[in-house]
Parts: sequence; structure tokens; C-alpha cells
Amino acid sequence: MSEQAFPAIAHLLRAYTVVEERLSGELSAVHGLSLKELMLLMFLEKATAGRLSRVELARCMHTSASTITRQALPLEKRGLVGRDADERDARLSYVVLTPTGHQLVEDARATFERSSSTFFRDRWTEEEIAGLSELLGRLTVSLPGSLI
Amino acid sequence: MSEQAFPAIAHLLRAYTVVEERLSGELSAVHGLSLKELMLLMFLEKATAGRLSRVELARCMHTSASTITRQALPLEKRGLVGRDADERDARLSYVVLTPTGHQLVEDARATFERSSSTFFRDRWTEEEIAGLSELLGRLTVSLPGSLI
DNA sequence: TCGAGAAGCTTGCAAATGGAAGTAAGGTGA
DNA sequence: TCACCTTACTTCCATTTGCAAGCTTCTCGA
Repeated sequence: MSEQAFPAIAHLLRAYTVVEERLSGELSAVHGLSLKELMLLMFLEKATAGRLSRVELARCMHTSASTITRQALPLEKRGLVGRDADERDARLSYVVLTPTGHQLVEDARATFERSSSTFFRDRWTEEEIAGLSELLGRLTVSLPGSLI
Repeated sequence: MSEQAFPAIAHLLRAYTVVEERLSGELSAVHGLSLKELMLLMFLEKATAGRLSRVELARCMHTSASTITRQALPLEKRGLVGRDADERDARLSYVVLTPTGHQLVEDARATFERSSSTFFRDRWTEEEIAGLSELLGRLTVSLPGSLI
């Protein structure tokens, strides 16, 4: 059993709350999007044809299907996503990125990137940031839902 | 602006959801505690005299005072924490760890440590885990609420 | 001493979320 | 073909949480 695992995980939990707080505030102020809404849109952008079924989205976001149903509703009302039916399987209803949504993702991603880099402004070399990214990526390498 | 900041933060967000999911499940099954409840108890254990006021706890947990009020209630009913008044300031009501609570924290911390180490079971050297811990610690070094 | 403002805590209300249940549709084996 | 099961999605209910409002107590300056 690792000696360093506990402090590493404890730091991860604390780092998350801080990162989530700052990113959410910035995104909400600049684009009127919550962090989770942007994540949803970015998963759509990354998907082929810019669309995913609701269960696929739930798996990407590590959340429940009912949450996706409700998170997509306000995005649909804002015209950022649409609703596509599958020709073969009438159970499926895809969430599809609209051109408006695509544009907003591009803008919000820039905000995300700018805000992300502020966490590392002081005393971080590019190699250290890349190292952190690589280590964190290894923690989740086998799981669905990567945006990278 | 850093090139690697975005992937690093994206990985951090994803790693958190996975870690939180597994830790919460394990702690809930073994000790009937949520992850946040255990964090609260561990902050008390770390504090001098095993007690903190509700606003101090809120700052440690990066949450609101009302949340602390409500999170402490079930712990109080289970006899894990008690309620202490301040002799000087009648506004303050400390949350104080009971002997029962202290024992449970010890047990649950062992579960936490064992579960934490499972994330690193494959292909991680002790140096890499320590490196990840150090980098994540640097992200939050200036903020309150460290358990380390 | 007294009044204004700040601080600590609790409560009411609204929003987000997960799980269970319900509905509709697809797949499968006899 | 047709029961039976599974899957996708939605809705209901309970839980968690933050913010605003309210109450009590403390502090500070006139």
C-alpha cells in the first residue's frame, strides 16, 4: 500500500473545489454557462457529427441519464443544442450542437483555457504543468469521457 | 499563457469525479459516512482540542455556513460530534469530536488510505505518486483547509 | 451608556441531482 | 408470432446545497 496515496488524493480533492469554484465563476460571468454545461457542449463538439445520445452523454459526464435530460433542456431553449431522432431506433434522441452552440463553445473554451492557465501563473514551468497533466491523465486513462 | 494548462485542468476535473465516486461508495458501504462527512470529521481531528466553530469549518470545507449547520446535525445524532459553547462569545458554537467520533475517524481514515492507494496500483512508482502529490499541493498551497 | 454595524448561526426557499418508477421501443428465443 | 427481457428516455420523490433573510450576540465609537 502506497504511503503517498492519501496525501495525493487529499490534495486532488482540495484542488478540485478551488478549480471548480474559479472556473464556474468565470464561465458564468462571461458566457452565462455553468462549468457542467460547457463540459456537455464540449463533449458534443468532440463527437463525430457533433451529436451524442443522452446515455452516451451521461457516460461521458459521469452522471445519470435524468441529469442529462434536465441539463439539455435550458441549452435547447437557448438554441445551443437541438434534438435529433435516429432513423433506425425510435428510442434514441440525440443531443446535437447547433451552429450557435458551436460558436459559443469556441468562445467559452478560450475563457476556459485562459482561466486554467491562471492556476499556474506563479512558479510553474511548462514541463511541470505537462507532468501534472500526464500524471492525472494516467489516473483516468481507462475510463470514458476524456476531452483531450 | 500555458499550452498545457487546459489539458491539465481537464484531467483534474475528470480525475476528481472518478475519485469522488469510488471513495464515496467505499466509505458509505464500510462506515456509513459520506466523503464530505469524513472530511468534516478529519478537520475536527486535526484541529487543536478537536473542535472548530461552524464558520471555521465552512472555510476549511470551502462551503457555506448553512451547509455546515445541516451536515453536523446527523453526525450529532449519531454521537460522533457534540456541541460546545464558547465561554466568552455566546454566538460561537463549536463542533467537537466525541470519543466515538474519534474512533470512527481512525477507522474511516484507514479505509480512505486503502482506497486511495488502489488508484495507483498499476504502473505507479512511489516517486510518481509523491510527485503528483507535490504538484497538486502547489496548486492550493495558499488556501485554507489542508488536511496534510 | 447606547446605538449602529458586524459576526455567527439557523431557517426558508429555490436549484441541482440521483435513484426508482413509468413509458415507449427494440431484441430474442420458443 | 408473441411473450419476455433489455434499453433509452422522462418524471416523481427525496436529498443536498447555496443564498437571502432573520435572530442573537458582540464590538466600537459617540
